[in-house]
Amino acid sequence: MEVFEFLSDTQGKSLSTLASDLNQSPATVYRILVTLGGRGLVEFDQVDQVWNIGARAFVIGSRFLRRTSLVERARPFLRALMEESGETANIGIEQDGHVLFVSQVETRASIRAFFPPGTLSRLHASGIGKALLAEMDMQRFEKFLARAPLESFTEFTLTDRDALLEDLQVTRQRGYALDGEERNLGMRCIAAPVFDIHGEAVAGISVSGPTSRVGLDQVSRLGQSVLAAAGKLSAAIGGKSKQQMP
Amino acid sequence: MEVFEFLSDTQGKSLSTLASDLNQSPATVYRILVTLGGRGLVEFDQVDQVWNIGARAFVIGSRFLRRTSLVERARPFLRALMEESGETANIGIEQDGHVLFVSQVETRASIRAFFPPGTLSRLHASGIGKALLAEMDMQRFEKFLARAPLESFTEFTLTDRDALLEDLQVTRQRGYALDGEERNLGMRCIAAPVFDIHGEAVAGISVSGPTSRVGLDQVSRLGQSVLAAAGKLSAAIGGKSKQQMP
DNA sequence: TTGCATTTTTCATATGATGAAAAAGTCTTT
DNA sequence: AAAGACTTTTTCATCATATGAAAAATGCAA
Repeated sequence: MEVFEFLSDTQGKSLSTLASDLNQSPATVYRILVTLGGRGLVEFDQVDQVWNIGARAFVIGSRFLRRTSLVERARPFLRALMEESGETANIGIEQDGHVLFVSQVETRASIRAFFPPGTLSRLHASGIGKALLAEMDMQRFEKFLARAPLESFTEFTLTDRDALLEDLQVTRQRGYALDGEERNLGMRCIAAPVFDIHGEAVAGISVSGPTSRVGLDQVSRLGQSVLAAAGKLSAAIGGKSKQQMP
Repeated sequence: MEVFEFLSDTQGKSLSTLASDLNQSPATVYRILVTLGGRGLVEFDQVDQVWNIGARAFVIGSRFLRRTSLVERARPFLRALMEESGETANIGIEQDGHVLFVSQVETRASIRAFFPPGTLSRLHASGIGKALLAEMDMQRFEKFLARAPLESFTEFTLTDRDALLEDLQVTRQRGYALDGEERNLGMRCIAAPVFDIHGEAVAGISVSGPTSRVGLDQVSRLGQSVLAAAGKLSAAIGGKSKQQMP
């Protein structure tokens, strides 16, 4: 199991590299790989003599998205958002202090942001992440903070607790979050939370694109679009934000 | 491991149901689930008291698609194909006698075919499947046949070996495959193979839609579009069909 | 409160995971 | 072709842990 997970983080490695990295005997790792291979969870690349994640893992993992209809229902809204904004539209959820990107509708523009499904990105340095953080109660937020330091990705990343809290306050008032080159230089992302029937923010919707197209003068316009799309999806799943709760 | 895989096939089950289905003691299954749960590979739904595939499995499985750049490179072609045809464009690969759908670009049309990533469908009753079968040598084809009977899904499904062979012959001559309500009544799918640098058919591209829009009079037109898109993707990855091999 | 079903924990035993070592395979150099 | 180095695969004895039975805990309905 450890081999399986390690392999997913650092794919395309030989048996001896894996054994060395995992500090386990090659014989053990070999047998695990062969067992996993027999089930299709990993695959051996004969050409390069390396091991990779297998198709069966993809099939199994895909089942994760089928537990709710959220992603399926989100797709028309994501498409409309992509078309309205001209940028790639994403939906992501919170997972262990990270945003997990689960689905995208890509723009046709030649320079585009793309986070393939399965991408993990730190909450504090992500539009969707901050939209979700802004909806957390302080207890949960403190728990998030205690998990790991606020890692710096660019000069713009918010690594100070108070700076982050202030940003989240602005996010709540504004209704949408802005990742202004905090994760990747030259990229901006605007996101809003999606609420379920309990008033919980269960996902975030965003548009992301290069700073050349998503200038600061575009943020407000795109923010309204994202907010509207997130609101429509929330409504579509019978959701409402806490302000609308009785 | 067996629990993990079983859970992906039949999600949302309670501990005792799983234990009964797997013919294992509840204690064993419980501990396996708890171990898998600790790693995020499965998750317990407190509300319904059932176990589901977890986010970590999705993350790991997603790595399967990152082994090659095929899917990423295919997306622009899929998008163009969707826009040209007005139908949902898919890319799938062969996996253990099935088509594994790995990515889609959905149409906006109100009635649409959608096979979420991770969907498995029998080769012989699928456009992509038949496009790939048509490129197999007889040895591999016989191996495919020996694997399982040609299951019938609709009255149109090809369940006779000779009928299938004839269809594949037509597919080869024509360049594209047609699934004419063979998997789902009311649905048609047109597909063509994508070749790699070795001249191997490594994937299939298709458009699929309801018979109301994909009438028999549309098949030839759409076939040309699919064929062109598959050809472009093949060229983009340095691929060529066997006929083009020296 | 009682009874029943399900889940969770404990415990003794059996199974199989483990690493060392040997065997086999692969590649490069002479 | 032979030798050497390295990697992978198989064998084997040992021990760690997976297993199921049983007990304890929890949850739900009457």
